[in-house]
Amino acid sequence: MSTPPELSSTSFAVLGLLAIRPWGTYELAKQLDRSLNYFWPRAESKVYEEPKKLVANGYARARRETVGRRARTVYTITPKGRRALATWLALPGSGPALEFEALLKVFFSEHGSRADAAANVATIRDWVERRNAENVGFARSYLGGGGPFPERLAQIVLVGRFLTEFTDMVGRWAEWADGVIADWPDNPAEARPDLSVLHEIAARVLAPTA
Amino acid sequence: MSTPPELSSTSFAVLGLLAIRPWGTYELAKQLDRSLNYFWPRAESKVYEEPKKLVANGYARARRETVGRRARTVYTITPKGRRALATWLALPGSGPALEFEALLKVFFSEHGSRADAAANVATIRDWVERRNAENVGFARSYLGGGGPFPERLAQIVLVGRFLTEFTDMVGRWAEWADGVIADWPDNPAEARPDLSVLHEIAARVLAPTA
DNA sequence: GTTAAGATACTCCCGAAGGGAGGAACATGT
DNA sequence: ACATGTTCCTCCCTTCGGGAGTATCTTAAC
Repeated sequence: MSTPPELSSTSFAVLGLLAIRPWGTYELAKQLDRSLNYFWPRAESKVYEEPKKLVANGYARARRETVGRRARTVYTITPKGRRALATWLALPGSGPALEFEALLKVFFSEHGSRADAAANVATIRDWVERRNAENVGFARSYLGGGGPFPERLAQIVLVGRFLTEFTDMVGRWAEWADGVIADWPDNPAEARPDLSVLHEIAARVLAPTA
Repeated sequence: MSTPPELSSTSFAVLGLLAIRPWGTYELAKQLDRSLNYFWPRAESKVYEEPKKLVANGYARARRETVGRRARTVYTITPKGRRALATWLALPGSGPALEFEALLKVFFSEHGSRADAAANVATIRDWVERRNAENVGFARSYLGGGGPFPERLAQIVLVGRFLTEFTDMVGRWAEWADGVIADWPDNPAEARPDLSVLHEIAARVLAPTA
């Protein structure tokens, strides 16, 4: 009681899934990988630790089942867990954080060849195509009635739109960057900047600071 | 020699800065925070460790200076370091990874109130405004000749455009989401999904898989 | 001239997270 | 009968985040 147990956002991500229905840990790990992974990526090993913390805090109960001689643990949310989830949902979440190694390489491309820079942009375009195919697959399976948790569709659509918009934006950028780099000299260190981009951004009128 | 020392992408991010000019560790930490932080965020404590690894691998040299009685270490890249950087730049980087707690809360908003969901979107809109002001400030200072490393402007513009496009996309999404959530009933669990979003995505024609 | 605030220049530490290896039981297809 | 794949985890090692702590130097205010 002296120091509060302090659950992480990852704990609440798992708790959010438990609020939908009870899950076995393995199922939970798969589901995390299929959905939350796109905007809250976590390692599989963590997913096996989190429910234990939830139980320790009284937010979930563990039920031990057996399939033949193999044990499995199914977790169920408690009323206290639902209250904790609601409390967490009412607190403001932090803004988007990006981690983008290919862009890091573009940033330092003056120390490599033009071909290296172009190859990194091509890698990004590949990523866009793969991700886009996944997005389209998701949308089609939901429209076909095949998606899990159709009762959650309003929330899923909100997040899904964010993710597709992100994919599209990366695609548009990569296409533009492709053209820009194609016009670079062989040595990217001698490339001339496209100042029109800066002018466009600089010309924006900012909202008065509150 | 048996096991290669294996430098991380963060090591190369620091090495990339050293390829521009020599830096003191404190300067390095500040610079990381001002630039790379937007697409390769790392804790300050790491920034103090990385240059030591670079020196251990012969990619940089450390020079000890004193300002009065206070010591500081200035790091300089070596020719071997430049070669290593070029090798790393030629390898494909990984695609964008997102971490977005506020979106996580929107995803689970059925377990809270509509006001909670709206508040999270408002938080996101605040983030967009703050980030946009930073973007505009950057562009203006570069156009005014005040930005650091004008010789790197071609690369900076490429990355800068990505970051502003990302900010804009988040802003457009948040505005849309704001309207959607405003139409929800008090209990988000009873909200009807906007199926037109799914139809639009599902209707896309996919490029044939290579 | 004194003093307080702020910038510089780090080190240390702990807990969270990443990520791969390993292993046992069950399910399937051939 | 055998092999492959899926379920269902545990263990461990390393990296990372992030705050606390320490000390020195600079600047501007009083």
